[in-house]
Amino acid sequence: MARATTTSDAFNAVAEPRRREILSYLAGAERPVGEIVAALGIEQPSVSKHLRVLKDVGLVRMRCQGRQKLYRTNAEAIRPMHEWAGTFEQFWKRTLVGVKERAEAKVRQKARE
Amino acid sequence: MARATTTSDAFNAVAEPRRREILSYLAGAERPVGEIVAALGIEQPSVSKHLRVLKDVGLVRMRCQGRQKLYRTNAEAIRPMHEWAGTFEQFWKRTLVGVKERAEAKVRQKARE
DNA sequence: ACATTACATGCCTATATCGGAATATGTCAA
DNA sequence: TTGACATATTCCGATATAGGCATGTAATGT
Repeated sequence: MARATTTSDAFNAVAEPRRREILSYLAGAERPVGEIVAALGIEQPSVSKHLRVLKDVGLVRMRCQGRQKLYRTNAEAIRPMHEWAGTFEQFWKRTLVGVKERAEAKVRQKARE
Repeated sequence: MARATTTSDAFNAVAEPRRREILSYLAGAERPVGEIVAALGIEQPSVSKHLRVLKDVGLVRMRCQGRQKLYRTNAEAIRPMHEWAGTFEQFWKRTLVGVKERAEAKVRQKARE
């Protein structure tokens, strides 16, 4: 078998660095394809393909305006990923607390010497 | 050109559903490979390969104990992804606020009719 | 030393890209 | 209608998987 399709879910779509750039660029602001091409310095066909993938998984929304197509990031679709990563927050926080505690114990140890 | 390697960064490594399962399973608890195989019902060679990818990008840590190898999720490595997704939080919150406001405006509109 | 246990790795195949170049589609303007 | 402009799609080649199977390797027990 081969790798999962990029259109299977947001996690796969976002694995591509260029697509993350596009998402950031389109966050909070609607923009035509041409501007994305100019701003990010990516070939136009390439941008169109990335936008297609992003649209298929719902990470961007599109609206036609004359001969332009305005894209914008659909932040809502990023939320599940944020939440998934967030389930690990307790563990990295715990680790940091552990590090801090061990450091402090070391200081106390030194003081006793 | 082909797709980016899964070993290039955490985003690519996490794009694989099985690997996300493994990460969740190994969060907060060290476990030998055999237990992962049994718990998740994945072929042993497959688990080993996924663990290799996860280890290469620092998403898991490994420790030898006799003939067993104990793996555990390194939550710290998931943090950057949480933060990246978090940069969009303001936008989905804004959207929700907008939805709420529009809904309320509609209610007021109805009341005036 | 030998068998067993616990993993890791190598090989193979089918497939899903990603980028580049060329081309197709769709919209507006004169 | 013809042409220009804005995007999308197709075809191509190179490559990176993911899974299945067989095998290699390291540590332990007898």
